[in-house]
Amino acid sequence: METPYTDRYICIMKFTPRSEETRQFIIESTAAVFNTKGYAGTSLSDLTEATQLTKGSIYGNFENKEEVALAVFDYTIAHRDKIIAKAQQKSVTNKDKLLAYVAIFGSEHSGDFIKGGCPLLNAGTEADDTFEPLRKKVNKAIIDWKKEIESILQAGIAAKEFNKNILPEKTALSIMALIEGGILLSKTTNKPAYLNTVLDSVKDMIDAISRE
Amino acid sequence: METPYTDRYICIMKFTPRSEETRQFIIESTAAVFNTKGYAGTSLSDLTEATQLTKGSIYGNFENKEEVALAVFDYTIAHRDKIIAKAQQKSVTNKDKLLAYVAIFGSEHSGDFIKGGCPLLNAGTEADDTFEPLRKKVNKAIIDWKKEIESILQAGIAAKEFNKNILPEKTALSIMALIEGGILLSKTTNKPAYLNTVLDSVKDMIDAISRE
DNA sequence: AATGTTATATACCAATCGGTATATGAATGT
DNA sequence: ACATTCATATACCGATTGGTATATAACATT
Repeated sequence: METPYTDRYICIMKFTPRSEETRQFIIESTAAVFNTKGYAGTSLSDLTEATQLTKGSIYGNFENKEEVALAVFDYTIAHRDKIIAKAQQKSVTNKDKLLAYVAIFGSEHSGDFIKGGCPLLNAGTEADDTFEPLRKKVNKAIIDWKKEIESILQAGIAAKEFNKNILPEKTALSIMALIEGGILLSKTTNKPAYLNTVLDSVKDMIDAISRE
Repeated sequence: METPYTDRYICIMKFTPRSEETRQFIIESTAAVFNTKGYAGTSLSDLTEATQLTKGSIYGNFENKEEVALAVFDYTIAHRDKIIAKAQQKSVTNKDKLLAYVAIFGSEHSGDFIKGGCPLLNAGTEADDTFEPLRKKVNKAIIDWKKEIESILQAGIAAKEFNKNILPEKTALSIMALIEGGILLSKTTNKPAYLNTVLDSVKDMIDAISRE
């Protein structure tokens, strides 16, 4: 006699333990810690302090510190994606979609993101030589972002918003570099204005590729 | 009866111990470690391993790990400054001086720098929230670099190499952001070509401000 | 109400952390 | 040749690291 459950259903049961909320709680309450102190700089006691849980509770939901860090990075990127999507859904033209980046990353919106600055910058610089699984995740996030900008540029070319001679990859990479570099300069000098100045160059770049 | 030594001479003796070479040796042999693993990620045993010296020897020349890290950062920046100065001394025009940056930071010259990538990027991202003395040093290095580029731009305006309407601060910050952002993108994706593409945008920017 | 299950907490572990007190050995001055 | 100075090495320290085995308590099932 067959069971009424499909394999798939059983699978879902198996991976939906009651502690799923706790897992999420741990991720959300430690995201800011990892993003400010970095992976190496964040200790287990930082995690117990931030969550007010015990080590046993954390290790009941994660295999080790590394798994927490990786899950936290996913969460931080998802959070970032939401902010971007929300800002862009108001945009009608492709140019507006690009300009949404300028608006989002401006210093006055810094409070919207997880504390500690851009996770691409933070995790990227730390992971590139020392934490390959995280580096791979950052790599994917960067490639995804690049593709998204390139899509906007190509759609804009098709819609005759942008000059057809522009190079989408080069433009996308340059916009991304300006934003990330601008964040670095403003954070380390404690001068939010520096980021806004660099973002103004991004705006110039967007204007320059727009058909006149 | 007076001693034949002046106060100044005595002072020099006092601060020129035999171990000055060892101190320098420690700095030079641990620079790459700090630049790749970061401050939090570098342990005392990393330092003894890199130097093949003992803990006692290191602590005989530095007060603590922090002092080693700060001295290493100074050394790394000095090394960077030398590379830049050397590349620029061949330049005759101010435009060439700016283009020297494009050449230096190109992927084919990455071997010239201390291993681990740009110290401004590495130390900057780690220090901004957790290591104020280092953050101050990174801050100074960034401000100095900014001033240097601004000087070149202003000299170029005076020499009628650059358009007189350009904004030196904005241009300097944007060039710096492109370079640092480009390094981040290429390092985390393992695609050196990304940096070269972004550097090409720097070149475009330099061409754009040049008088035609 | 009793039982089995599962999530969290407690208590403990070896290893490593940054750092120091002391011993040793090499060069220097007399 | 001897004493002194000074740099490096040895040996040790308490605290903290990441991690685990076990106990406990909450929940669900019957």
